Amino acid sequence: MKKKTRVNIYDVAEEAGFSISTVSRALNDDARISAKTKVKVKAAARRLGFQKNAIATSLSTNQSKVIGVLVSELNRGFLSSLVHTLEDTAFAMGYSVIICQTNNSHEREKTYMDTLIASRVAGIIATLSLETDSYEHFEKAKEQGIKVVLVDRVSPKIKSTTKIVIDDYQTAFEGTQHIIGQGYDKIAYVSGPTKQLLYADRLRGFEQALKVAGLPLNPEWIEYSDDLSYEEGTRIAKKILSRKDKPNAIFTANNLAAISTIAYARQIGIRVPEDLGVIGFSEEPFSAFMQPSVTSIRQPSTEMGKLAVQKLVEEINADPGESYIHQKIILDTELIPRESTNRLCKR
Amino acid sequence: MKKKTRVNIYDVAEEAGFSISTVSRALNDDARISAKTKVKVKAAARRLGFQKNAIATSLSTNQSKVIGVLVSELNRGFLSSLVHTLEDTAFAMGYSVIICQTNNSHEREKTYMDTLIASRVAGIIATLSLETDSYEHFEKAKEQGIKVVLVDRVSPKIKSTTKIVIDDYQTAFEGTQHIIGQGYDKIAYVSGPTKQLLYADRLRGFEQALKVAGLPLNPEWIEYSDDLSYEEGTRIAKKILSRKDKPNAIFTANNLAAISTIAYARQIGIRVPEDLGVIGFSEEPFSAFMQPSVTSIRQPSTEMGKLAVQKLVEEINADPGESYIHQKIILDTELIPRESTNRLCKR
DNA sequence: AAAAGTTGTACAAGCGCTTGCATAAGTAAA
DNA sequence: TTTACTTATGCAAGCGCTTGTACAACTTTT
Repeated sequence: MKKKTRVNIYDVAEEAGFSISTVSRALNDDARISAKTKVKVKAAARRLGFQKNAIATSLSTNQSKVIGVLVSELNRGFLSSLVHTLEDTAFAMGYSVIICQTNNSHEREKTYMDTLIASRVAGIIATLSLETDSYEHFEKAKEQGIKVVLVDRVSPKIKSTTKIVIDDYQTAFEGTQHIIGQGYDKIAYVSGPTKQLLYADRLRGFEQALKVAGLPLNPEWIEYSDDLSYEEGTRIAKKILSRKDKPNAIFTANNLAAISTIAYARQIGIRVPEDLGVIGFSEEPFSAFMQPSVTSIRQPSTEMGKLAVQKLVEEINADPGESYIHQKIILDTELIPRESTNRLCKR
Repeated sequence: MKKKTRVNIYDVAEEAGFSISTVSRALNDDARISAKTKVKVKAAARRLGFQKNAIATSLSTNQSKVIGVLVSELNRGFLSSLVHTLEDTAFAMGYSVIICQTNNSHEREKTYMDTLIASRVAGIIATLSLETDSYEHFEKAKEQGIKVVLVDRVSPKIKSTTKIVIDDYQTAFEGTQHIIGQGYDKIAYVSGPTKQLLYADRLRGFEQALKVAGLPLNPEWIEYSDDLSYEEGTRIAKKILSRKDKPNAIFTANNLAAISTIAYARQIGIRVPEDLGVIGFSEEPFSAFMQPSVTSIRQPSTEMGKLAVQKLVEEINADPGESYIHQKIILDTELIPRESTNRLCKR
């Protein structure tokens, strides 16, 4: 039958001359075990190279020190930075992190949810995939006692869950005000798909800022893209900039599109920021390194990541007796003015 | 005492009217169970919403479907792309991935190794941290029967381990030849710390290419940096470009330094690529988007990631009877010529 | 019809740890 | 010295699953 491969507490117990329960308690620093015994047990464990089997502990205690992270893709600036922080914070709090990339597939999101439930993770931190429009799998996890925290891409349909977001409306509003403040008055907007709450909010914020400033809202200057890729950015910039009535600034709902917009503009001889101001949502690592550098809006990925883990662990450790209060936390964004909208004070 | 929280195979057994062993075998599609029984058992499981406890399985079988990934940091282009692929491939092969960022700390690498051993992962894919100079923790993992695959940053001191790398010497050699081919003849080099094998190899390749081409190797044109950050790149560019005898091309051992070199050069009125050619190692997502776009060397992160997982799983599933043959796999890199070295054919 | 195979299913031990409870040893109070 | 507490340790059950082996109930062979 099975053979035990590694050193276990039975071996330690024998080596130390105590029972396994004493060994277990000693290793877990249980108050009932005397200091002397603990020293002996730990010495024996060290001598034997004992390494506690986390699996067995997990089975026995019915809980694990693992957090599942559901995220669409890792190789995007914001998300990789978010996951970086998630992992770092989790490590500091004694948790490991299982990464699950959904590739924006609802199906895969559900599959992963099952895996995570089967692995009995302590909690899940998730950014909804673009496709996701039903949420039973989240209910399922919660029924199984797995705590969930939602970050960035959330849905009001998932109830009783901590959510950590930015105020997309307000942020877009302020971004627009920044451009206006730089003296641009004919502003175009490149949006993502508005069925995603987040893009709809951003667009609303943009429109509201124009209205408040008394600027015209030209429907021709609002364009939509499904993926806001570099190529899409170029395509849309071409479209917008070939109109008779050209805008003198463009606000794009992500940063990649901003970059391709700038590249295209310069290519056809439009100077940035002199003739055209460009601002993008979502800071990317390269935003600062471009020529000109790109004004953009930093989403606080570090703060979001930290908070997500902290809140999750807080809920995991919450007294099951009293009901935990779920918060929706809205974090501040930061506008980073750079050259691409710097029309006023030349350097 | 403990209370069982979720549906287990006992419940399923009762519901289906079989013993738990039959249920277990039925759910695992064991050949000894009749088709009829399987159908009944699976139906019962579905009715009850049964979800197998992976922890218990793991304890029982002494193996898990989890791969640990040790990596210095997630928010770097190459690594985030590598991890992206690792996760994707692992998922396709039925494995989950635990991410462990070492932040280039040897200490943390060791801590994580212990965690991974305690979690009884099936295997580990690792990129050595910059600091790492002793390797007992890898031996420890292997003693515990955990398979290891090393990627990119490897060490000859770790024996009997599959390694997946690029040929740094050859790649630097070819990169240098590219610059020479573009008509640059006074070439400087910005190296990382040469105690890292990889940086030493790159430097050798560079030097060899100069020698072969009969070009001078000016020691003043070789500079070293510990971290090759953006700021370091600027500092070194400043140093190199302020010499009386200026080079007309610079090869940097990563891409970030290349970008800051270009930025600095342009700032002081040196035209790229006309007056100065710049080429960088390690493609970053922004390399293509810069003005001018940056010639660089793509490390095949996707291929490396795929291979790493495949080889690891292959070894995990290898017959323990016969000895597994560890390979060192060297993958081709790809030089991506862009504007920053395009001195010959102007567009 | 008896012997020898085939199935198909159940029993029970085991994976390595935690933990409620019992018990033994040590100490303070009566 | 006995009783009443503490304090320290051990016993054994249990977490949910896998799996070697035993054993029925059928088939097939001779």
